[in-house]
Amino acid sequence: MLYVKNTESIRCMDPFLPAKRYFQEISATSIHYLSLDCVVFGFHHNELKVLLLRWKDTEEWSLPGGFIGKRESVDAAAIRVLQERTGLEHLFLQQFHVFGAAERYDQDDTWARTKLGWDPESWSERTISLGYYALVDYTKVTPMPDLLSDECRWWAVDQLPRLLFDHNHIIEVALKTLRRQLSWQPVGYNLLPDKFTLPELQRLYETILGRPLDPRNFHKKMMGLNILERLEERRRGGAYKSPYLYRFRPEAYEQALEEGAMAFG
Amino acid sequence: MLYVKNTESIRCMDPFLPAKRYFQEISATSIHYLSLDCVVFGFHHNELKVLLLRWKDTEEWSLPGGFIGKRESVDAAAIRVLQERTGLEHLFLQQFHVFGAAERYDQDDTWARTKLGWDPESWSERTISLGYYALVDYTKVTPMPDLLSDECRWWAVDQLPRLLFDHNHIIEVALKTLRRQLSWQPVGYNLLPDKFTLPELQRLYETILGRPLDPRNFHKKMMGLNILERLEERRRGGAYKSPYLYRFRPEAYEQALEEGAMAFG
DNA sequence: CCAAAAGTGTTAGGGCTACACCCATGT
DNA sequence: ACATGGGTGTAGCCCTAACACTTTTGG
Repeated sequence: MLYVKNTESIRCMDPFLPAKRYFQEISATSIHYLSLDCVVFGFHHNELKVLLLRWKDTEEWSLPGGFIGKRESVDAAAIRVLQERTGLEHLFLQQFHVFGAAERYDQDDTWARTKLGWDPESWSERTISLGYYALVDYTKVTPMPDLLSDECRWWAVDQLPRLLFDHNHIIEVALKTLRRQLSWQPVGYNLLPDKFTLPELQRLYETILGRPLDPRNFHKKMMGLNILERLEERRRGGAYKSPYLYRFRPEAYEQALEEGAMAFG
Repeated sequence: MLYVKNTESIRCMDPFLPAKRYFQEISATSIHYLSLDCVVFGFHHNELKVLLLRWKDTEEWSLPGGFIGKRESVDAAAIRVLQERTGLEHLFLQQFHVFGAAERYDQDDTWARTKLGWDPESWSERTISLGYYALVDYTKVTPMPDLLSDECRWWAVDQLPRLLFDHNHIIEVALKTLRRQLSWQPVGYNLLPDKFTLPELQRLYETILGRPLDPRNFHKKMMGLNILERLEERRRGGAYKSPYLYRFRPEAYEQALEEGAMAFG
């Protein structure tokens, strides 16, 4: 993290000192009232997952997030935050909503702030949050906790714990957005590894859409779009018949998205 | 406007005083770094239009906008701003993008700020803008300038002047969003008066999509959706054959949107 | 009576849906 | 051998796109 250089020396004294110190630093260097919350989607074992952080010395989970430097572009801030959490160089990032209700943090806020050592003196009373979602290749991510958290790990979207603040709601909105954008955003391209099988791609679509698709129709449709290249290689090692591996053809993929051709009725 | 009570007494002294005073007041009562910019779409004479403001004593035009009170919900601020500009009670409002590049205002900024009497002492160096678009019934709007502008009026989207800041770009993004959302947002419902003719609705779709539609297919499709009610009444007075008037059936309309049924290939 | 716009039906083709069986592989 | 998931073709239907003439009205 950019703003606090020496964590160890701080940590020994007051369990809340890192947080207090952190927010003081942020106040000085970042934009007030505004924060980023990032919903990082990954796909693994046929499940859609999101990255969550566990706050230091608690069992409380929340979305990875951060703040925007006073002279930093908003997108750059989101990229910076996610690079720190995931270790990825490039990532697909999309702003999807501004959460700006005045009462946004009022409800469980006193509770949360006390719990997390949030000092009202050093922080503003309300926060407007810019919601970003990211699509990442699960296999390439190294989840890393930040200064305020002990743990960073994946959770299946349909088995989330109760999160701090309105973060459950933020994830819901991100999911809805993802569903709607499936036909014109490079969802498959960013969520899957370079090589993948057709059933994996189908599972991905099914998971996001929340309903089963017919494998024959799926095959026909995907192949008809000419965006997939079938490799000689097959995925070995799993039990049963080994499926072919495929790879996206980036140019054709882009074009199909332009035309909105990847819609599923 | 909320922040300055007595404009007249201020205006006589320094041509830039109202602006300076305005920004000082805003600094005290509103959230720094953040602003709202609203693209208000209306439809009239078969043209899609947007509301623009002309800054006091200049020929410079920009989008209506405003700031968010420190304890005000973001949506509420946008509604407040647009009620002041349009006189409408209810309006359909949708946030569509955050414009947050650090260099957003850097280019023509010195120029613009000097021109508009923007005092760097009393205002922060950069602004992140929340983009909202609104869909309004042109016939019900009374355009009203704000404290900093002399004039508020409609401009056809395809004949816009060069606007201040990045407002031309903001309108472009709003239009793209509108196009994409045509199939699941109540666009026709909000842009047209209660009663309208089928050709008017078709013109609206054609304008937003930027291409002509076949009248027979349009008729068939709209009628097939069961969202329109044909009235006995016809529009008289125009030359030539008088068209029937129609009205939306709100429940059916909502449902068609849910199903994304209003897409045009 | 003429000019301009409104209103309307049919047909052909493509894409979507529904549906069932054999194949390959590891245990 | 068997259990499990992978891979594939066909037929009906609906939706879409293409296409032209008649009616109404005001001038």
